[in-house]
Amino acid sequence: MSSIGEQFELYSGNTPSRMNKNQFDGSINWITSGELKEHYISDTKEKISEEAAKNNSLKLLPVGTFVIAIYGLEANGVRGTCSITTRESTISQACMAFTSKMDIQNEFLYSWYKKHGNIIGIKYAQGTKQQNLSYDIIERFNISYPCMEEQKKLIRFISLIDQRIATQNKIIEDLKKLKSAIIEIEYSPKDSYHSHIGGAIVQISKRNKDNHLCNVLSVSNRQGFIKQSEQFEDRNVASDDTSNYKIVEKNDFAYNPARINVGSIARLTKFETGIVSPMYICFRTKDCLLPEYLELFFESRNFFYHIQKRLEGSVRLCLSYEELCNIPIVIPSIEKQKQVDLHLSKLAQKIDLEMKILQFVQQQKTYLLHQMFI
DNA sequence: AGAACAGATCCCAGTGGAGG
DNA sequence: CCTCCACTGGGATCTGTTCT
Repeated sequence: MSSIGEQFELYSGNTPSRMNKNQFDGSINWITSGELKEHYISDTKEKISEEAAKNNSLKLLPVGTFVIAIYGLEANGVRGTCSITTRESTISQACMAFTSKMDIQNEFLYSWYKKHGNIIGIKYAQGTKQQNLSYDIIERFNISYPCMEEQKKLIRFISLIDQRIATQNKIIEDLKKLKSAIIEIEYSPKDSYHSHIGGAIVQISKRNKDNHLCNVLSVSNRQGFIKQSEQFEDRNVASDDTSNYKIVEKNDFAYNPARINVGSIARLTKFETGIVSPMYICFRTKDCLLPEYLELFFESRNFFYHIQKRLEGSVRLCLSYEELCNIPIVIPSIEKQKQVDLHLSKLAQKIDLEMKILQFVQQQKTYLLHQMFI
């Protein structure tokens, strides 16, 4: 165990006067505390001139310097934030930079601070309103650390997990690209099977006459059909009398004609039945068209192109049922539709699975940080 | 200087009434 | 029964002010 002051050179920066505008007209990185969000920081929002650095005796910190935020630590998003530089930089007075003098690597300190920074901000920062840390406070902290060899292993291990997380993100991104590419191919206009949506769907407007259903649903742009009670928690937006609400069943579609966008036509899958506000346009497919197949069509660029064309020029972005019916669609045989759906739903399942793996790896990293640093 | 704070404004997902 | 239109509460975001 050793103290921070013994192990590290501490340094806090400065802000060149903004009265002199050309001090901020330069190419030297100048880090403010708000930019310390990611593990590594390479570029800064503001840059200063060489003259400004000289006038304010701002040190140019080398690559690999560990920097933390020391002002305004009463805020959740500021407390515990830190980064490591990947380019030479100067810093403002709201930042504190650490340079190793002896036995502790900056990357090791980074992981140590990731674990303890939050508590340090709460327990040790001073000030009545704005909670700040200072040189005197920071230099007295004790840090437990293993030998250099072991530090390197720990750092290597954590960076492997970070790489794994980055790879996982890439896998998910690629699978999503693949899915939309397949949709583009399957749903692009073809000379054969020329048909219109109107020929394969029927509008439904059965009402909740005697108020016997109470599963009030909304159609959200992002999440599709959702329970209204969950969306608005303690607020009841539905009218007291829902007898005019439309009844929808599983596999029915609904959309708000005034809020048309890609993904805003939803298919009911989570519930067997429910009711929606009378302003929604609801419809279901005829036997010749699979609901799953139509749902994927609504994700295609081809469909997007058609609604854009219909919305062009009008002040209100409104898609009536008639206009929807006029949109051309390729409708192959039911067998072929089933194939397309099977293919794409397998892919969707795969994406779900990869997302779960990502979550798991992230949890693993949090857990390890907690276990490894004293 | 820059964070918190406060107020203004926009956006979203709705309501309800008028009128065709 | 459908469309249009004015309106709404709450959250997100933008903008200007206050505070340390």
